[in-house]
Amino acid sequence: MRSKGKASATRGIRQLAEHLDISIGTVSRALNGKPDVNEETRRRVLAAAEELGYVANQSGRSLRQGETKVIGFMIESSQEVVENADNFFLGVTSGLQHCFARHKLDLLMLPCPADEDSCEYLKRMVARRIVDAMIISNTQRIDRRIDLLLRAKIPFLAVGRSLSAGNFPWVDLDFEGVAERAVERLVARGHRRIAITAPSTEANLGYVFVDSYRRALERHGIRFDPLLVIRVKSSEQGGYRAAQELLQLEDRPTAVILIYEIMAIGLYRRLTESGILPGRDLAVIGFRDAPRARFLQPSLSCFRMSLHDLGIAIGQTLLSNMPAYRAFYPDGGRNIIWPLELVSGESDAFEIGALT
Amino acid sequence: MRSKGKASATRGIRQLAEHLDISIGTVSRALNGKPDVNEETRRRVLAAAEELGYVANQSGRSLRQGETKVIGFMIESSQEVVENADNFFLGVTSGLQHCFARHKLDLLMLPCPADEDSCEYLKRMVARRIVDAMIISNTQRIDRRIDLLLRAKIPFLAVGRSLSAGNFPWVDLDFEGVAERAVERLVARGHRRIAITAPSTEANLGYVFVDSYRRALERHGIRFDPLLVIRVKSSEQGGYRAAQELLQLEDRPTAVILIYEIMAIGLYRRLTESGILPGRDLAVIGFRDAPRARFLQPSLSCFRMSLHDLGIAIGQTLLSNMPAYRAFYPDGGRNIIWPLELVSGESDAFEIGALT
DNA sequence: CTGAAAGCGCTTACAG
DNA sequence: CTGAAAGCGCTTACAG
Repeated sequence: MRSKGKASATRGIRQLAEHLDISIGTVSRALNGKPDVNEETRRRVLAAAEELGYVANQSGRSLRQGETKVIGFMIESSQEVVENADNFFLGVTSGLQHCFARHKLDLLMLPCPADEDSCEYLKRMVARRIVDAMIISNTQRIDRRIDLLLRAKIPFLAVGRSLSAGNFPWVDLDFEGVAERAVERLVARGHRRIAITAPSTEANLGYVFVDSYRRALERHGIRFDPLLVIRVKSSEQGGYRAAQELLQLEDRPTAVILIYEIMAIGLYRRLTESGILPGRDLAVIGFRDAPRARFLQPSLSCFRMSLHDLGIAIGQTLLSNMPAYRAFYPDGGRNIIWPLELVSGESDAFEIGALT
Repeated sequence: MRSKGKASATRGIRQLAEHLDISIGTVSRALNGKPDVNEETRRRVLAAAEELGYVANQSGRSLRQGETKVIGFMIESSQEVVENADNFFLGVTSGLQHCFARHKLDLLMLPCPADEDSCEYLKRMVARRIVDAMIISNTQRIDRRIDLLLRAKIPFLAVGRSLSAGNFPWVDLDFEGVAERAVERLVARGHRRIAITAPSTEANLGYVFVDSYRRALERHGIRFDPLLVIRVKSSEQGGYRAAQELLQLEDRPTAVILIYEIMAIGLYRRLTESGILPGRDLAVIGFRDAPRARFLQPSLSCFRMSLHDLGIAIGQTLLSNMPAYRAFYPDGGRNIIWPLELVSGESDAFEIGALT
């Protein structure tokens, strides 16, 4: 009936207890910092554990305690995400870990295979009880994962709001603020024909961003023109495509707002090929800082944030929604709109006549 | 004595068995595809499991079977990795998953916190038995993680060779081939002063690359000049710095080989600021394709590979080193040197006189 | 302060 | 073909 393994160097609590000639119960209590353990005993146990490299088997522990001490971060590894080479996940990771370390929680990233339905994948991971809570990203306009997680009653947080379900914990970027300030800045410099790029996917952020842009335009008395919403991939390649579409528009826009800074690389390239100078013939504003766009010439006006700080905010919001940790975050709400800071560059540093 | 949880929607095998009015043993056998189960019974069990959303609790299963069916991929989330925004991890993920799916193994990424010693982190993860096998990356010249994993007798694979330990499974890129072809190409065009960039860390790939470059030079009768090895970060910023150092060298080199293509973005920028044209005044060759460098002008001569295929190779090599899966990969070796393909660009498309 | 024992959810030899 | 039972490694009320 013995299971196979056992060849391992790290052995179980039973061996450790035998080695110390005390009961496994006492060993466990000593290791877990319970009171009511003789200090001398505790010292011996800790020393022996260190020496033998003993660490409690997580399966045994999880089974007994009904919790895994693991938070999962689901990420998609679709071709598009890979090509974007987005540092978003890694960027927020440090903040998340900073936040989880305090409670001895470990963060694991769960990459959903591109050929698997993301909802099925999540369902499987949740049902197997590999994690105590989940962070999901790339939130869709309608996102079945949210309903699934609510039904399963597992604590979770979505990076990005959604139309699905009524009330659930999410943290999202301040698209309204970004759109408002970008439009205001451009209008102040005489622009009236302002284009915007949006992803061609069902990710909700595209919808939220375009809606915000539309409202910002209307506040400045500019009619929304659907032709100026350019749907392309959020990548260098997408930026190149976007420039191409811009150039073909009649009554060509004098400004464009990019949903992802990286696109500026391809956009600049395509514009340059046509002899159009960004920052002189076309104003460009980018969204969501990407370090590799910092070397563009002319430098890009863009909106930045600290991914580390965002990670901390996500972590705290999640924890404040977990019964076991709620007490640590008394004023932790359910939702956060994360602000971004405008960094002035040269890419929109010109004024145009009102008649252009 | 009951553990707390239990509020969950997904219940255990006991409830499922009661619901079907058969024993849990039969339910388990039916679910796990064991023979000796009445087909009608199996159908009923599977249907009920589907309906109730039952999936076996991983902790219970792992504890019993002594294996977790999880492969871990340890990644570092240091500031430098984040800034590189390397798509490497996500890129190989799809190949790994393709390979693991066949055996119903799940891939989890384990991000080591920047402020934790990577060896301690790994030790903890391994001792807790969260995974059956590990993939480690960013292999160091001397890498204690390798000794640790060998001692713990847990199957693993390192992405990158190392001086540590004698014989262990690793997959690495063909630095020799890249250095040889790059040098050969440059020498054929009249270059004799050829610089190279290397990371300032202890990552072994820098050492391997520089050694290969040195031998390639010597084969062409060119003396190795340590001043031409420029140690900078493998990022846009690093490329900018590298250009700066290049410009300050007396007897300035006429060519430079970059260990990471992304650096070309900063390098081009700095060169342009000094009125030096890459592809005319300085030849540039990049290593390890990054999509976002494809929009550089002049286009970059570089070495590319399929990260997906590399992922498959890593997965298969790892599996062939795991007792439970070895049989599936009879001719799977321990080590692979992964070839790269040269893509000709304009960044080195000029010849210089032999006297330059 | 310590030990003995129960039980977390599962799989699997064993008996029938 | 199925059921009853053992046991994976751990934590924790309970008794002393």
